[in-house]
Amino acid sequence: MTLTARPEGENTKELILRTALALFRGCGFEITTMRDIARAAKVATGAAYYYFPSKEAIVSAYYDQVQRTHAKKVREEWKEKSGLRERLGILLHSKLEILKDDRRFLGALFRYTGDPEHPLSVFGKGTQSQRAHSMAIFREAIAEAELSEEMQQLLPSALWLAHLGMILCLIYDESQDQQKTHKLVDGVLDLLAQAIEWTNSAFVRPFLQPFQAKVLHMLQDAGWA
Amino acid sequence: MTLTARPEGENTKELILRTALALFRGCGFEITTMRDIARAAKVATGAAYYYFPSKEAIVSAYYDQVQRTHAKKVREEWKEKSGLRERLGILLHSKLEILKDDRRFLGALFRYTGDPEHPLSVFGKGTQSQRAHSMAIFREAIAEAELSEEMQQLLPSALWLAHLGMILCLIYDESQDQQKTHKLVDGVLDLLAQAIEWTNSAFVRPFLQPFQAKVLHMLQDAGWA
DNA sequence: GCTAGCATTTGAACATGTTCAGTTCGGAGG
DNA sequence: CCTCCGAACTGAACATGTTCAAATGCTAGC
Repeated sequence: MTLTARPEGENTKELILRTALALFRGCGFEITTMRDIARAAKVATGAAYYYFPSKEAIVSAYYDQVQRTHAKKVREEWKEKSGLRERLGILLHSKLEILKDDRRFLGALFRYTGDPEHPLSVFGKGTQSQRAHSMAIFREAIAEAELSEEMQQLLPSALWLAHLGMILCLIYDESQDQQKTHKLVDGVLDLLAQAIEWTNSAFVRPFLQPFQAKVLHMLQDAGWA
Repeated sequence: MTLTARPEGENTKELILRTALALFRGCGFEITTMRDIARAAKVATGAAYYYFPSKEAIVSAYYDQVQRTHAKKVREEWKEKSGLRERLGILLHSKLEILKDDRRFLGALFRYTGDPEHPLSVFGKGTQSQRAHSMAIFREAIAEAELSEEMQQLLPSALWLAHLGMILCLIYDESQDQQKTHKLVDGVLDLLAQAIEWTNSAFVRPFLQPFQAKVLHMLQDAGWA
């Protein structure tokens, strides 16, 4: 009497996921019906719900997959690259690259942003571990850089949040190859690099340090750091 | 043969809106059914759709109302207050005050954030005029302050965006009387005031001006300013 | 090989947002 | 006062996400 997860289970799950994503990509998230997905995957409607608690959960599973792929890819590309600016550039641009064909349904990730109770809310309890994984990569990206205590504390969360903004920007970006978003990423990173340089300069630090300290204290107060 | 909008129409619309909000406040947005609303307002289900294109549109109408109330209130409270810091404080805290009892359904405003096509998307075409109205108040708030060209260009949009974040924060804020959000607002405003002081100081401006210029240029490039 | 038990799968039923073909009715035009 | 048009409203029908009781069929243990 052992709990045996049968292998064909994973296959079916995989099949449903792949089928759903293909349809989402082709017709959009709204238009595609759970019945469409089931029919295309040649299973009953209920089967999809055996593996995914909701339609949005399919997109969430996709995003988990993206994050694993992305982490692997980035850690590979990072070998021997040590500058913070360059590492973050690789991190963010490769994420855009991975997501670029999925803008039609990526927005589903944000559907429950305004609902703290929902298990799929970007900021909610239910996505805590995904957030942690995502922030971990940012922490790795900046690990070897020379940063003030405050920056080390703040940057991972700040970058994670900014990167959510980037994804939203990507979704709205109709420019050729989403250059607009790529450019914006580079622009922001340049400014960040500049700002970090300042905080490390003996000349400017005396002014910026108390500023940083205030920011950190404020966010700790709010339970965000 | 004139197109006569009958007065009882507005009454019914008002009734449906009020009834819906009462239910949303009491039971939450998800739980409350369009049939519940119609029943409570003693009209047919279809009546609600005669006045509001969707359930979320009811919340959107509520928010329009909030914005009008808020604008009036703030312009009143602003009389004789001229400091940027204080004016923004009044603006934001009074908004929190107005919204504080409606956190249960406020999140519905963000439901279509990830869908550029949706008429109710916060960043979409369909809400352009609401955005314009909202930004106008921020523009008024800072109108009399001494600000660099760049700040004048950037602040209204930036503040509007930050204020969206504030609302999201409010929704997630479970602290007593939402002090957490209020404190955060004050903290951020203090930092902003500090930053503005710097950009106006002959000593620091030479460093910050090119920084600001880059930010402005970047956002103009992205079509955001 | 047999069987019990559980993972897997089914498809009809359900809940709820939304649509729509009609019905009602107030008032403008005669 | 009558007629007619269109605003206001009705409620049944529809679409689709989701649930669930029942069916199926592996596989572990014998």
